[in-house]
Amino acid sequence: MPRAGLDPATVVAAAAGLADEVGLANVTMGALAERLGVRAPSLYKHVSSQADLNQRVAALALTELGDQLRDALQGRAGRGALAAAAHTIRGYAVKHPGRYSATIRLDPQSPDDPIVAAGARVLDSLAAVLSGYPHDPANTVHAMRLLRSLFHGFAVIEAAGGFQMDTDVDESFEWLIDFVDRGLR
Amino acid sequence: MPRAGLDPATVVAAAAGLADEVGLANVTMGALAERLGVRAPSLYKHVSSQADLNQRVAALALTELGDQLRDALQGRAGRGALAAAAHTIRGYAVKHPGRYSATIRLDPQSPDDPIVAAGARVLDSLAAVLSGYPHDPANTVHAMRLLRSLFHGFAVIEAAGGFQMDTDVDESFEWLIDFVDRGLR
DNA sequence: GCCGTTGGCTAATGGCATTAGCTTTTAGCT
DNA sequence: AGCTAAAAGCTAATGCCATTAGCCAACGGC
Repeated sequence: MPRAGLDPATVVAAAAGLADEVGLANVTMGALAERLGVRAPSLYKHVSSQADLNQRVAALALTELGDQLRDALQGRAGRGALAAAAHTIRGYAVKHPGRYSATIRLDPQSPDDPIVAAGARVLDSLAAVLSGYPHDPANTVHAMRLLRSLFHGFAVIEAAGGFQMDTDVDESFEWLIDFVDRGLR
Repeated sequence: MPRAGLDPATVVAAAAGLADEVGLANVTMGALAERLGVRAPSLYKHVSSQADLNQRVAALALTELGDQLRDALQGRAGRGALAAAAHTIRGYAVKHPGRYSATIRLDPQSPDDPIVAAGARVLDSLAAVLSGYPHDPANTVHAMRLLRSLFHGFAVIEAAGGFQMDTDVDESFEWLIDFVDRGLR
């Protein structure tokens, strides 16, 4: 019998895809193994545990999101950059709900965990957005926390179907970008 | 052997307390049963499943939070009301992390689910905060979504230990309240 | 062609939620 | 007080899940 030819990256990519389809909570070792044409215990040759797998999916997600943010912010500043970042984050969360939710509960085990680096790149992009606005450097951290909280909260609530009223969610999102843009000037 | 004398409310309250102590994910039927001096299967006489239990904990949390918000907003308007609501929500999430996280992933099964009513009361309080600011009624829903996203996102990130930098988180929270207050005027 | 490493397998363990079916308490009724 | 039916507890059993142990075959380097 020929081998499946797996490696950690393949396994993590499959887990990410499965998470987007069926939800992160339903990514069991069995389901993932089946998708890869393999038995569950074999996965342990590539990842050390399910927690490890989740961390790696989170790192993948943060890396992808960081790349997309960097691309989206190219040549933009001020309101344009803010809107681009906002849409990129929301778009990623909507398109990749499983990956995105993997990033919610994570605790990096060591300071050289890839998650830390990937997360830092996302934060760099938020800092870049802010650099296009006049601001007191003492408030940069506060403003970054504002952006994170707002975008993240919106993504979580939207993913959970929490915006019940029939007012258009896209419209609210645009209004919200405007609100922040005005406040930052 | 005498009976334990449980009822759904007792079980849910114990689950909520346990969730705050050990995290919602660690509230197993076995652990909860042990705390109540009972065997795990006995719990099914009071709640129909673990999902049901989580929903009930979420309803309890939203009810408590709604009550606290209503109290906190008594006699306040404008910035005072905004700050009071913000601190109430953050305080609840910090003090009751298990209960709070139960409210994140919920899908009411029917329109008369207590969760819906409890959630509506929380939203009413947010609407009350906004009523103290001048605003176009067409934007009320947008502004409520802003507040929800911001407070919820902040709570989730703080609970996950996501604010790494050593800048004071309390200070960021105050700054954030100010930011919203200025924007709403 | 040989050999060590690696990646797959089966089998077994232990935790978990949940169901079935039994027994005893308890509250209400006469 | 005694009877009865419902309610609330129990033990035993099922099935899924993650994980570990230990075996064996495939592959790469020589």
